[in-house]
Amino acid sequence: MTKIFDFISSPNKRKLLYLLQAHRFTFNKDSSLQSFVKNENILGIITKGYVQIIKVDANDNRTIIEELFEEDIFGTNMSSLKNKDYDLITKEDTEIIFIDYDKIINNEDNNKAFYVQFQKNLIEILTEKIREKNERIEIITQKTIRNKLLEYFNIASKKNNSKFVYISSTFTDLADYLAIDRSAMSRELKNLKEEGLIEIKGKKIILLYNDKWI
Amino acid sequence: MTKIFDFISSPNKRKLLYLLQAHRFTFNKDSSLQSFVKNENILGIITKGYVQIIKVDANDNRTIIEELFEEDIFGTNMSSLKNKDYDLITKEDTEIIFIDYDKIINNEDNNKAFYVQFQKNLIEILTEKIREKNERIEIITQKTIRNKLLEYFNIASKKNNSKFVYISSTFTDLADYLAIDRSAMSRELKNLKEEGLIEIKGKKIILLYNDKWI
DNA sequence: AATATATTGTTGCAATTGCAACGTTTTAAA
DNA sequence: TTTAAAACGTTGCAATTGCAACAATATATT
Repeated sequence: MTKIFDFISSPNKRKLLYLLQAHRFTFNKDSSLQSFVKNENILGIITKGYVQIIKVDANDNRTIIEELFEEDIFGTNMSSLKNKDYDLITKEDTEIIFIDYDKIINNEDNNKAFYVQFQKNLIEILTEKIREKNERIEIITQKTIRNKLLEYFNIASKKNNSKFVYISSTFTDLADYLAIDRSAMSRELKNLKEEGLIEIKGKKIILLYNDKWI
Repeated sequence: MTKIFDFISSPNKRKLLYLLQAHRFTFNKDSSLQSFVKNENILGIITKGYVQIIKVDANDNRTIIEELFEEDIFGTNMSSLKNKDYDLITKEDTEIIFIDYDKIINNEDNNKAFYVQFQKNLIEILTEKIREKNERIEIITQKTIRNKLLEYFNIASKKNNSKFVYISSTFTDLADYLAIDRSAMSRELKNLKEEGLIEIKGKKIILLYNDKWI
């Protein structure tokens, strides 16, 4: 997975951040960054911590749009963050570098090798983000909870080339990701277990239905 | 909306395409490009025509992942097109320029101004694609058909700053986009009409519930 | 270690939804 | 212009789902 500063040396990284007039900020856990990024057109780079981009709809339902860990990036542009329905919430103490998006696009000093490298890394990361979002769309366009789960399992097992699927956080979060009711998901997982298609050991799910792994 | 050759003159465009060893191909309507792009790592630029990226699942359900018109781009990288479940289908006679993705990322001649401009355009387009995908995710994460429709209407009306929402293709395609059954959508649209929330005139939907427009 | 908080499993029930099957209308092709 | 194909509207019905509520674990905090 490409990171935003890959192939850029520490001295060049400093020069780059100076060139782009980057600013570093720190936030306590459970802070909202909405007022901070509102009306701005910025690229953020998480240097430490964990942040969620969420959407709160009229009924107060919160959808996790994206999760951001160390070295992840986000853009007010790409996440509709200028919209008031969106918010950035730090789930841990977090450090973020902010860069004015226009500085990236319209930099005059753009012939520097590290600047070109930065743009390349950005392209790679954006491409990867699109791939991830396509993946989620594939999954949640499935019509039944069962098919959503199976699609999710298939993608995850292909990724790791294994019949084991590990739930990275909680089943509650998984239900969120799949855009289904948690209890209904729990019920369907039980069905899949009873039909002998899967086995669940804590956060590890074992796929028993795929010929490839039997 | 940024296009891939924005701010690049025709002569420079020619130079750029030569530099990137681009190849132009033409395809008849209703062709599958799967075998063509399989195992490749390419960026495609539609110069003429209309193409759909679709996914066919185990039950033969087809999901439209993306629609591509003139000057749109696609990448085997970002669309999991290397996966056999995905396909590119031309819906009209189509002309496509193919560029080896690695040539874009690892070009040695990368200090040329038009090359930098190309990368900037690419970043803008990718950013826009992410925004679009986030939008669709917001919509289809809604739990009921009614809420999916209303969310779709809200986003569309905000975009055009108007109480009119125009269905660009067909209601069948809209149901696809929203990942719901067409007849069930039809039923819910009828309910919305009967409750006086909307009015439908052909492909034009009039929103009657939003204070902003009344 | 004790307490508070979050996660998980479960289930009844009402509401929503997909599906299938029509006939009708519109659009495209021959 | 005639014919074929696609899109649309409708509805009964069975299946799926969300919701609410609760107890039981597990995790985090003091």
